Amino acid sequence: MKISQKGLYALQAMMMLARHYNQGAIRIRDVAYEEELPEKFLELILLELKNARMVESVRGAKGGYRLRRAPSEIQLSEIIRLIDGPLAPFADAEQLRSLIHRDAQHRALYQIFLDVRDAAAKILESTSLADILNPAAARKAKGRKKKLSSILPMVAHGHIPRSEK
Amino acid sequence: MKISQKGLYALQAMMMLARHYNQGAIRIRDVAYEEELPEKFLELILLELKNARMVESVRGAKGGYRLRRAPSEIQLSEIIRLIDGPLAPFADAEQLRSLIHRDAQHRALYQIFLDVRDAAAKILESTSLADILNPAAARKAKGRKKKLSSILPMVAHGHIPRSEK
DNA sequence: GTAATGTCTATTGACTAAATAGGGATTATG
DNA sequence: CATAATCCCTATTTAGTCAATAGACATTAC
Repeated sequence: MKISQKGLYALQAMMMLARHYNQGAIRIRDVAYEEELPEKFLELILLELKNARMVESVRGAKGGYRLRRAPSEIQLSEIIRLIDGPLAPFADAEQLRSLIHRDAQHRALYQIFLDVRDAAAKILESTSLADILNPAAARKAKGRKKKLSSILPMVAHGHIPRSEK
Repeated sequence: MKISQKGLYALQAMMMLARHYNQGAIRIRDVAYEEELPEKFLELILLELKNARMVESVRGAKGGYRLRRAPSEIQLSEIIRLIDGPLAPFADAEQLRSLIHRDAQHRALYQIFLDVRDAAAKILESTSLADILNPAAARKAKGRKKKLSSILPMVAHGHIPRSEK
């Protein structure tokens, strides 16, 4: 799975709407301004999120967008699947399972792809918008145990990240 | 990270060369035939793998390609990074770490991306070509404990995989 | 009625992915 | 040394995708 620029914009927009949850409808322009996103492009993205019933719109003057569910009930996986497709690094989970059955020669390879997908799904399906809102609120995702890396405080450290390609 | 068709071809070609390890140089044509890959396209891929020093070539008549290291010493992550870039779903690990430092607003989101990358890296860096060769040989990857899903025997089961988008 | 908003379709330009083409360089072999 | 077999390298093609923009239309608050 690759998250495109558009996918990132969608996640940012949803985070913004989550921050302003229960403040009524938010105008496209305000989302674009606060998240520094191209307004017309964002328009298309919100339309797509609306058709997927993750947000709802209010038309006309004083119109805008709001989340259809509470931030804690919207998983990152939903948004990513909508905009960027399946979480698997190749094909999708169903096709991979089929290939694992049919293609003896490459079975083990496809199984690795599926393992990678499952690892990504485990993280993205257990993380909600509420989980990534500022300021660092306690994680509320169901079934999330250990795996604290995401909420460790950011300490200033002299760590030089090694380059990855 | 998204694995392209080209990336899959590269993995297949490397698996084929691993199967024929220590059988001398294998012709492009034979790799293409055995793995059913487009020959001219495969040629470009093998050239790239050669420049990355993962395989070596023998030129002229009786020429061909062979692995430069034993199959157990070539990780899937190497091949994927070469052909398809960083393992992270967005940007690369170094950029993500930088964003986590600089962008307080989206810190938690980027941390999730990094978690996903780390999960993929853990799998792909600990799996070698030897690990996915047929027929199901015991895994030899260093540091690989538990996580047996990839080597469980394929039993015929009536399981209907749920669709993922 | 008018201004403010979301809705929808089309279009653009740049880039990438997948594949093909073809001549050049190198080497084994008779 | 001639020839065939093979890898080497650059260019080209075709189709598709990504990111963004444009503009007319529909709906609603006031």
